[in-house]
Amino acid sequence: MDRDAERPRERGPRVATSEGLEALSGLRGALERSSTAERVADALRERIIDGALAPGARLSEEALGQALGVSRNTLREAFRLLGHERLLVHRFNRGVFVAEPELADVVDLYRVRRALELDAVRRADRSPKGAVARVGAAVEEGEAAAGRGDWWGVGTANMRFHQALAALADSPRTDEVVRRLLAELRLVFHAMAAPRDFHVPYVALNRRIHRLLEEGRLEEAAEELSDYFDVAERQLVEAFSEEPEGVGEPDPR
Amino acid sequence: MDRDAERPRERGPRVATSEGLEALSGLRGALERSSTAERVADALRERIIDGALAPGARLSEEALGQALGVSRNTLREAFRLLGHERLLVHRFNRGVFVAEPELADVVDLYRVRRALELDAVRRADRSPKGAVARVGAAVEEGEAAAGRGDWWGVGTANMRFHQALAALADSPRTDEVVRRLLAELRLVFHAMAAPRDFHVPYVALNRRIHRLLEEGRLEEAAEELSDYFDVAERQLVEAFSEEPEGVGEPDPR
DNA sequence: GATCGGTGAATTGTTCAACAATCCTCATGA
DNA sequence: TCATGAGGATTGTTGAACAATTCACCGATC
Repeated sequence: MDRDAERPRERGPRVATSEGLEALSGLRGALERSSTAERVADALRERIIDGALAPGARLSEEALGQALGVSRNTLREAFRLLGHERLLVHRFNRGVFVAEPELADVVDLYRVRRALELDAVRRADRSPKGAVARVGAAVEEGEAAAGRGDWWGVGTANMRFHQALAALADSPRTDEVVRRLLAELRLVFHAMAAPRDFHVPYVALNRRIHRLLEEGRLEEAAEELSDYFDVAERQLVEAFSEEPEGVGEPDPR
Repeated sequence: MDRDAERPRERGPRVATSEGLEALSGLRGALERSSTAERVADALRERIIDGALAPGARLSEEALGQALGVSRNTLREAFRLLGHERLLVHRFNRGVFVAEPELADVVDLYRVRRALELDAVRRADRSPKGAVARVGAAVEEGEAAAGRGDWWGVGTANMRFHQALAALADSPRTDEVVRRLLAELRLVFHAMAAPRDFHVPYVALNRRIHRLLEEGRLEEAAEELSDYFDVAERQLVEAFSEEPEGVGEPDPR
């Protein structure tokens, strides 16, 4: 075989990059054409996260492919994308299903989040500029949503809050891992009874943590966050224990 | 407390599950036939990790597919799999390449590892039985490899050591994340000059950490590990900085 | 009546061939 | 030297096909 594979040619054509052009680099993401598989994955992710596709539901390749107007092969690529995010589980020869987090998953989710987010908060003094401000923005978003009684919006803002906390670590990999954990957590919320009462109380807590961050009292912020996790996890575990879960899942056949 | 393990709906046939059957559940993984894509991914992963496929190498769909005797579609599935592990990078309309970690990746890698592994060590008192022993096994494996001058084996044992440390957290997600980080780190080693001198000194350090773990002196173990990270990271960063290897690395667009 | 076993439809796993879209190389011309 | 196309090579995506597997249904048996 080709052991010694060809490396991409170095020293490519070096275009005259005036510094002004650098400003455009931000647009790159927008211009970047995405593959159909990715767009399909985006669409499905949305449906899963907002609950249109319930946990445990099976996603038929043929039916979905026809509905979305893509081929089975492309759809499979999208499935794999979401499988990696743990939103779908792929069972060999059996198909893909929307993931059904169980109690053990909830506990595990919080274990990893605790490690990563606490570490991020503790090193917030070395965070890039604007990172703490973004935490504040998420707090305000949550307060606004709570003000107009939009509890789903509160949940979304809450996610953004924690994503912003993770971003304090200034680490792309931390960002990615936490994003995945939070998406999974959304799935957990669908399995519990009263998401309204779950999200809302944390608005005030978020505000407190942000204030501590702004004042540079990182250790206190970390402790506050740790308590936060304790409470939230316990609440989720309770909700999961009493909940008989998955009642009346009609299998469409 | 044992929820439905894998079947979404199971109402009717309740087999008399004697407790003895539970013991078999461990075998399930072994029986599970893997898809061709997964096997292809395994083969490629091996070649990447042991260096047969150098960082930056481009993997042609047609050529590789023919060489491995699988269709392009299946090969693409395997590419996706390895892309998620960050061993391959997929550039739209351009193909897949073996990842080329840069300095920033090294730093990021260590940042996440530090957070997760330190957290795991600190909660080692709540680890499942045998977890600390597995750390010890990795230490001995490293010592044996060092004894016979097998520095690549030392590197492998080192990976296993850190994987075992992460396992102290008793968290499947931590395991998975760390496994991915370590695989990526292997790639980094290929880009540096003298891996021999890099791995060997840590054998003694691993032994010290394991001893502290056994004695339950977790905080000291964590501190030792933290120093470990400091040294290793600095060494890697240096190796990356002086290394002329990456010169003329054209920024991928 | 419940369990076991087989039959057949439905679904997934995998391959193949084809075409469109895109990128890369290279020759050409100013 | 630099820009410009044209052509070839490679990837993105589709649709169809077939093998392999699962699942639901239906008797046969005790």
